[in-house]
Amino acid sequence: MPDNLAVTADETLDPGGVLPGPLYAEVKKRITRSLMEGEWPQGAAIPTESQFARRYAVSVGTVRKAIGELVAERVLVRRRGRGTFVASRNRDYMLDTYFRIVDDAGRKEFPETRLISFRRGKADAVVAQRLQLMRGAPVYRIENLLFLQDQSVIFDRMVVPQAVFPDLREAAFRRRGMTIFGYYQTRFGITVTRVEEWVRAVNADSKLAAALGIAAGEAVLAIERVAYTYDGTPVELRHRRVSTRSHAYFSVLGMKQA
Amino acid sequence: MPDNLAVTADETLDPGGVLPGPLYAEVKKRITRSLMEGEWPQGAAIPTESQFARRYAVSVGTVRKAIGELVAERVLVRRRGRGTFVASRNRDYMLDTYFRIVDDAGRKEFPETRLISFRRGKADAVVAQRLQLMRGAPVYRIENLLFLQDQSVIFDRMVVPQAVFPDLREAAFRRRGMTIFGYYQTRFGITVTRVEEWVRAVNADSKLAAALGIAAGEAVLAIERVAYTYDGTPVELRHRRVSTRSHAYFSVLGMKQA
DNA sequence: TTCGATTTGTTCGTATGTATT
DNA sequence: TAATACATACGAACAAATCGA
Repeated sequence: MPDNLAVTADETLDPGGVLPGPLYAEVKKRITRSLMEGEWPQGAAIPTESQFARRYAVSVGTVRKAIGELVAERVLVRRRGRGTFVASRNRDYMLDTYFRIVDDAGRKEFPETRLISFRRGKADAVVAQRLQLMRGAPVYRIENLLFLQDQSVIFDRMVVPQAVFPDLREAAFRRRGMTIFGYYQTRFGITVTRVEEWVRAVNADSKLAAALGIAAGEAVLAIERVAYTYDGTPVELRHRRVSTRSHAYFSVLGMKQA
Repeated sequence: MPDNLAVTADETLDPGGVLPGPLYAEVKKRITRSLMEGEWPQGAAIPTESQFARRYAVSVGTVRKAIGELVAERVLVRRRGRGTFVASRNRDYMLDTYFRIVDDAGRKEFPETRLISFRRGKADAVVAQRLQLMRGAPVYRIENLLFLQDQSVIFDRMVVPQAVFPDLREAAFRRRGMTIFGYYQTRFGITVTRVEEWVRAVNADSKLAAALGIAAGEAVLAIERVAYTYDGTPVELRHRRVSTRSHAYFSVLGMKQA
């Protein structure tokens, strides 16, 4: 292993220097920075704890504390006897983390997507505010219809900045063969780490009703959702409409388990 | 300090004996059990880490790991230089943890409650299933109207088992002067630790529309929510209707912070 | 199949720092 | 100031899982 290469630049942490916080926090920051710079790809092993300890000239326990927090944040995954890995944002993970629509029995299922429209546009006032852009900034506007159990349940209108996703193409987007967030990651190096959702109820207009196979005026969920990357930059705005005839938005509050 | 009293019964953990898991997990279980048995009241300090270490005959590090998990689960709170305390389920905590309705600016506010009705009843099929009761089991049915900024926004229909809350009285309930979950805690020793919510959209009927000051047929959120105690027993079922004319159900997915 | 090397997981003990009383 | 209590950091030893020779 080319461990020597990693230390050509001296990354030793100087305990004499003044640090803004504890040592392990600094180690965590450095590992995070390497993660964002793509030093290790998704799913790959990062250096061992003792390698990090040598690299930063700290004890293994300090490295463990730093890595432990990143594991708690689900950025890394530890496997005893094998190593520590960059958490792979796979389908199941995405479904688990960023998708809250379940059927009436509580089952969650991966939705099928049908692209309805894909075009360029400019940010209006609302979009600009939500995505922290200037009004009129170039964006892509994408409409998707999502199916669960061969039934159209969700209608999505997405807006993403062209600056964040340069040269996004309809054809490539259409046959991405993975989740949209996964595509952001592999094609643009954009990792979504956080999503905020505002859920409201609205009456379906006739166009939406037709798309979802319900009656006009029927109540549907209106979810406005903003996705952020690791450093807090908003990268996607999504207006989502959900028929809750046989599905629901499911959420757990408080402790995850006993 | 009567530390000697705490060791009259030998709680030493035998490292030679076979444990189902790591030592710190056993320590965590014992602390949790003491917590549930009310050995230390809400807000009170629990023994220091070194006292626990002596009590269970383990190292301080092992105690720290056990307590650390309980802190992560927000059961305990650590204060440097002072001690570790039983998390007090106060108003702010409850608002933070179990209330997801915000106004359109994203502000969260403590709701005012108006009791609409309070009566005894029996569990129907749905209630029995959700609360894991026998059909016909005695329950209390309570209706509440909740106000935000002097505006009626939420209509609640609650169902709780009489077996869990024996001799619950309308008058006492009405002038509880605290959150409902807080009342469960102080009056019945029932700590809610987890809530599951199913959010759907429905059209308001005329009675609900009148209560919330909206038009009949207008879309509102329909939240079905079950509250569980530490050991997973369901203790409350709540059917909630929310007007989203100027409010929303807000939720964050993924990482909490960078 | 066995064995050894590697890596994380657990536990211990100690020392020092920082906040509170 | 002194004592107390949690926070951080270090180092060491062994356990358990994994993988490849």
